[in-house]
Amino acid sequence: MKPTGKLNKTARQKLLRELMKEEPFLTDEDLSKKFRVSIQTIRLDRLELGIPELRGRIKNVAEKNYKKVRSIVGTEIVGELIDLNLGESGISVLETSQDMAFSKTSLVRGHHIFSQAESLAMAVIDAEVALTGVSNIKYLNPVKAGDKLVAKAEVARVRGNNHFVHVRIKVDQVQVFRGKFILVVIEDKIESKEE
Amino acid sequence: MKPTGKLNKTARQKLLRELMKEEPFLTDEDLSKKFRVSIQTIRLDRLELGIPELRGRIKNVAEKNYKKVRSIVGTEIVGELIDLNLGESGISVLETSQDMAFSKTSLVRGHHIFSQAESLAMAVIDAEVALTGVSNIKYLNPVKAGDKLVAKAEVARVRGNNHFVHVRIKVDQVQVFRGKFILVVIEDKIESKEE
DNA sequence: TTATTATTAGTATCAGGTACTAATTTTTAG
DNA sequence: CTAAAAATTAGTACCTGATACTAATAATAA
Repeated sequence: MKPTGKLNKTARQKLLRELMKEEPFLTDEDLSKKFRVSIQTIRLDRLELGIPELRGRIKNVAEKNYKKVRSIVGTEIVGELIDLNLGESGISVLETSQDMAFSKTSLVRGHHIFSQAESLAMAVIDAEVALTGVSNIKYLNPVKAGDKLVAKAEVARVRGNNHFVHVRIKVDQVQVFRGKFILVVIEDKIESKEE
Repeated sequence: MKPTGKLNKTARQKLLRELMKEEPFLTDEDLSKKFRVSIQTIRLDRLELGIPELRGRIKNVAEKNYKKVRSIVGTEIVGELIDLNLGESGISVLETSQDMAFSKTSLVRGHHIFSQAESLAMAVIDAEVALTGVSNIKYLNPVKAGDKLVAKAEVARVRGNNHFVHVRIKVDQVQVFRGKFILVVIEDKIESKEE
């Protein structure tokens, strides 16, 4: 429930600013009802606080997350691939941010680090399709939100469909992660040979 | 570059439909220029194809990804926690989708499975803050996009700050993953004891 | 050539605003 | 208590990107 009594300008604007972050989809009319002031007041407030109009806010959310979702979930590789010798080695870089971390400690959640490592390992092996079979990993040091993770992968050995890849991740020359992956290359369907 | 010659209705509408998925931020005016037809034609097309207006499209993108980003990156646990005995065991469920998978094969990328397992392991141990130290994992069977992953975690042993947690993930009673995690509980700062 | 289909034109209306002017109310100071 | 300042409200014109609708014109098929 919203406060029933009217707020003064300062308090209202403070609340408004916060509200806009949590619920950016409210019209000026909604807001004017919520704060029990006129629409004009809301508009003055937004003007003073530099808060864009509803449509602008929606668009911001849309554009921001449009990219974000694509870069988190849609991508073939977590982080940015900056060097690649197919079948041999590769390097990727991942800029960590606060939302990859525990809010309490600002320490980056392990699975983000793992994801960078595994996806780099996959990228390095010279195969159309692969799956991870086994991996053996160790987090050596905590990673803080904001740290730049540099991952280096090396193909250690290939035996049949199994590719053994080692990945080391460093932050400022300090190793924070090491992992050994056994990647299994999937055979092309041997079913038939149409066309 | 867009096709220079005018298209017929069928072709134009087909392209329009595709374009709206890739670039949902175009106004009718933009589209009318792109297709070299009048605005009215574009509007008729949208009407026939059931494509909402620009603002609706932006809002869709915004709302969809708003939730998505929150559920991917902002969450403490990957998947949905459905049972928890703190310090003993826990169960989580993760509905996989196409965008967690390789587009070629529709096989879910390993790191999503890992993330579910690791975050469940973290949730299970009875500690304020923890980090993964070591893990040893094996993907036993490929997971297809759409599969529902059921993860069960059990605390196997506790030794000092080290918690040994085993996680098994199944799809329809078939095990697809197993992992052993050693989680390290972080001590509260022993620095001082201010109020 | 005449239907039929597709395209274009034009008007009224809407939501959710901006930008601006002006009046009214509330608060603060002297 | 009262004048000045600050805050709030009112009102108008205008904007964008539409919907909804009517009607005219162009292109294509029978």
